[in-house]
Amino acid sequence: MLEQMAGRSKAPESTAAAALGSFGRYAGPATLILSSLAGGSKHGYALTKDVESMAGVRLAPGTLYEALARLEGQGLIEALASEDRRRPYRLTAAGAAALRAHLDAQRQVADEGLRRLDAGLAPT
Amino acid sequence: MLEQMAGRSKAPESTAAAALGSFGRYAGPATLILSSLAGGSKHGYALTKDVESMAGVRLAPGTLYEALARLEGQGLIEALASEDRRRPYRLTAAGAAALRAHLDAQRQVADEGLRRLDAGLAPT
DNA sequence: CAGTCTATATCGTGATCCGATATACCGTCA
DNA sequence: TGACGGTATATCGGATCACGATATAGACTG
Repeated sequence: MLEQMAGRSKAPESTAAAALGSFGRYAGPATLILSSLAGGSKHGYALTKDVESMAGVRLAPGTLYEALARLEGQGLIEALASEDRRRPYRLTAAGAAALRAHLDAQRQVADEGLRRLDAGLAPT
Repeated sequence: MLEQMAGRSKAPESTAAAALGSFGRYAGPATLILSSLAGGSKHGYALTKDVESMAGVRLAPGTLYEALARLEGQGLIEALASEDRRRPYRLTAAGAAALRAHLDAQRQVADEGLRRLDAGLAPT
């Protein structure tokens, strides 16, 4: 039924709503990656698995590693000393703050949308 | 501080989580547009204004009209008889269902992310 | 030793977002 | 009435981004 959609935003204000669309265009993989890292440092592959169980989303390898590179470049995550062949990443303070702002804004929009859906059971 | 991120998903399961990334790649403008239309039929420009006050996001004209065309093609919204020079759109039943599933999934992920942020006040 | 899972990386293609630009109607205020 | 700003839609080009395919390789299991 639903096979295509996208959701992001700009951030003009200073409150939580200002965070929508903060990461890249409309934030997607990045939100999932940061949310996963909020639960502890992980390397890419483990991240994929965690995101999949957390959100039911399978991040393609290209999406994953490109997003990681971007996020690191933005200072939202940082690479840790690689153990084996794994390259673990950690959420930075800036990343945590950005994630919180983004999730707050996202939740507000989701709540408003659901409120409208429940209210307008009659189309206008 | 936060200048780029993206967040979307695939939809493998059958529950609410399956809706993440249902519209287009990672849903952004589409989520905002559908959420706005959930509050009543509107034409493009009014939609822009509503989204801006609702989410603090200013949709670029290109983004707006291209997203509207896509959503109509997917049957998630439908065009109404144009009055003046305005082209109002209405949320379809399929659009409402898709939006609800997407917002439910989005809220779940947001809640989990915030939970992790609040829990792990010590980085791992 | 074949197969599967873990693990990272890159490339090309397509999707999509955005700003600029164009057009045009409308109301208002000088 | 004529300049200006707000309303309203549309399209194009460039840039960003997501995705699947592909490549490589170590580890474990049978």
